[in-house]
Amino acid sequence: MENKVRVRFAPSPTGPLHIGGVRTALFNYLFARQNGGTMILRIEDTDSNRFVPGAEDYINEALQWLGIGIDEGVREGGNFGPYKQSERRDIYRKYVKQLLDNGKAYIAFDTPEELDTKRKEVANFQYDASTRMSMRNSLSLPKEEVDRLIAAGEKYVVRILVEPNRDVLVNDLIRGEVTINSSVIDDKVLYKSADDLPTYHLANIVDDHLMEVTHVIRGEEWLPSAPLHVLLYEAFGWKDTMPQFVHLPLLLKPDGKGKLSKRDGDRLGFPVFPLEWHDPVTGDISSGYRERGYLPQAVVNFLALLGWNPGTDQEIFSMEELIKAFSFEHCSKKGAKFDFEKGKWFNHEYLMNMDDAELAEIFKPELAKHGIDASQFSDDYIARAVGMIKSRINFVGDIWDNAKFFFQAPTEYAPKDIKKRWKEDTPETMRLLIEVIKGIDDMTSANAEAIVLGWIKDNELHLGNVMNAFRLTVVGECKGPHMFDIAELMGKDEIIARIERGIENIKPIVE
RNA sequence: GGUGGUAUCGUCUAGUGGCCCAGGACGCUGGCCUCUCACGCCGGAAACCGGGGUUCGACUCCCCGUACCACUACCA
Repeated sequence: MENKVRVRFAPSPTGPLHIGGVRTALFNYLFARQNGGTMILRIEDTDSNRFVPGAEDYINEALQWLGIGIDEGVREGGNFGPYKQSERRDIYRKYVKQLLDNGKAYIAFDTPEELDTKRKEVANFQYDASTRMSMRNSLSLPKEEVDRLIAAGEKYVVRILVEPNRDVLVNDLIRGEVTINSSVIDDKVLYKSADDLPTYHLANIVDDHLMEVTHVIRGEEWLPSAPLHVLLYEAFGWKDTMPQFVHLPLLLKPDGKGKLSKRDGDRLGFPVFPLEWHDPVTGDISSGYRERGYLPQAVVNFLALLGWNPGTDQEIFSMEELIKAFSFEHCSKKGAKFDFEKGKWFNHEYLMNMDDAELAEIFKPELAKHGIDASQFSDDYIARAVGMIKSRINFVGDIWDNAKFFFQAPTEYAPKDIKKRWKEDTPETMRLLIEVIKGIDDMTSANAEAIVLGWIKDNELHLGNVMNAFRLTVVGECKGPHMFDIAELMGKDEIIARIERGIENIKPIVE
């Protein structure tokens, strides 16, 4: 099909995929799916110095966890491969030669050291039309000298030849037209001598062209180099098939200024990576959303609303709904400060709306972590237990703290609650309560409640004191679900046993 | 320093000249519900960066200023 949407997410395997990168991937994915297009995952490993083992696997695993599907890529294959730039050397060489032959680029012999000193000597030094003739390159040097240097094995780079004083127009789908004068664009290195690979700029344009990418959706940090990319499309004669540009606003630090970085997560106590990452070099461990107990749907939903809005009051979106509702018109131009509190709320919402049985399955490993053999309890028991506490948690990891009493009798009782609810005469009341409960045949919540509350009323006891003392013996503290729902689930024998233990172990606190 | 981008409650944002003495959500907060903690429900505080224009009328358009962000590598 002609004009079929093709987008790519093109991360560098230089470490764990950053949450901002995840957002970029997500928007690419949403746009692709919405238009029945293709989502490409291209690995941009043209910086051999920064390559990190494991990073590529991490990217794949993270996207998979989040449900961001890839149609073409290193793993998925496709008709436009290879999808890893380090495997495309020959392709890039061919196109660099084309540029050189057309006079759109030239070779330069200046070493990194020479450039460094130049930058120190000259304020605002820029390798461009105004300076290139004073540098060592194929434009400034006689041809014989150039040939001699090459023959002598001198290292050189290829630079784009930027014509000065021309307005370069970039059309961006969320920012409109951006114009930049070519005089402020430098003769960027297209091909590096250091590792015999192209730079991002060249590889990016060649690959997007060859892979027939229709929309380049990337972070705002690329906006300044977009004009250079336009110039490159022109130099290759590909202007008419140039993709649409879309520069997404950045994810910023929650406090202070600047874009969200790895350090912010450590500093503020929240993950900036989707998955936990073990750095192979330093051995450092960075926390991930998955390991923190986030649901992938919640992370996706939260990220989608950072920099995009539906134009309505709806906030909870499934992936399918996002695909339907997404649009660049409703993308913000402004960087979004990362609000971890809102992220927690999203997770809370998803947890609360999750099916009890499904949540129970996620919770089972947590039980094991705390030394509980889940097989002692029926699936139904665990499901009903988590169902009762899910409205009061934000993370899967919070379930244990709130639900442990369902799986083990309390060994400690909250002093604050003892002080308030456990008086000298409480043990006697509890003994009477045991007798009342023993007499109940049907422990169904409503029935048991009617009987116990009736007994409290008939004997003119204090409802709050009795119920909270009761709760203290069963739960260990004065919080949690409805008492008679707990009683129904745990059963008469267990409840009575716990009250007895409470009578035995809880001593009034007097000051 | 240069270039580009951006500018509405603390935060994410709605708003595309009159519907806005600015709406929603998170967070904060008062109350209700209630055996407790949550959930839920009802309420509250909280914003159009500043200055000039344009216009009958500007949060919305233009200019200037300011602030913030990004880029300014043989990194992506």
